[in-house]
Amino acid sequence: MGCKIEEFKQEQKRRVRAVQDSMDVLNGKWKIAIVTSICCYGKRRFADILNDIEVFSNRMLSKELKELEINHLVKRTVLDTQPIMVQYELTQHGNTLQTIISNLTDWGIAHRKAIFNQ
Amino acid sequence: MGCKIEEFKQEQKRRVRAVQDSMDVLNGKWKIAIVTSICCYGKRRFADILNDIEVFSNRMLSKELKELEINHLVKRTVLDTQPIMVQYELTQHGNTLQTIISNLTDWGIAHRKAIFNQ
DNA sequence: CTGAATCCAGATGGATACTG
DNA sequence: CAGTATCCATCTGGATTCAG
Repeated sequence: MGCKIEEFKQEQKRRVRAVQDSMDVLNGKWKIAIVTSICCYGKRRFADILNDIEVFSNRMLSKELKELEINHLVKRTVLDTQPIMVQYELTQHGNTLQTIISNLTDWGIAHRKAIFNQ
Repeated sequence: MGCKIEEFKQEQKRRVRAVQDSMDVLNGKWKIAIVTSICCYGKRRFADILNDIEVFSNRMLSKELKELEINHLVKRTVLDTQPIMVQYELTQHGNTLQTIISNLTDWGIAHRKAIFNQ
């Protein structure tokens, strides 16, 4: 019996860890906006993304893009132009983010309603 | 035409904001673990939650619970015992978190696979 | 154009001690 | 038991400047 409870706790831990993984990927003030920007246009350059999102710095964009790349969600391509341009697009795996973002959007809308209408 | 693009951009902004709302609610290292703990048992006391989650302080638990309460996700009940005990449970709205957490769990598991198996 | 480097203020969160 | 208060180290992220 105690063993079952232990198994249950382990399973819970695994699940909490999985959610944390998702949150880690999506965290950072700007990640979702960045993904949305890239996703809208299919391919998007550094300066374009910077323009799509108001009030944020290239330092942050650089950092967040790097994290997205490490997580294999975004593919980075250097274009052979002068000066150099860099193009970002979602990987196949990155595209699966759309579902989760859509879920979060729906919940966010419902949440706002629940808070202000009750 | 320019107008349609403007509308599109506005809609995008609304959607990004909705996701951010969700993220705000779920953010903080411990919120998901707390919700999971309460959700597992239906009702849960302060000290119990503190015990369910390893390595974190009552200061944080207090803070996160307060935020969850402000967002109407958790209901706080003071029990008339000596010494006082406090019980936390999910509200009806709080229960809708289960779906979103489940989605995030699934994506987290898939993400881990995608990163390590490719 | 695409970043990296530096500086710096403010937020975050752990440890500890204390209160009703 | 259920928090609150304080101290303090670390992290975060904006502004600005510089480089390939």
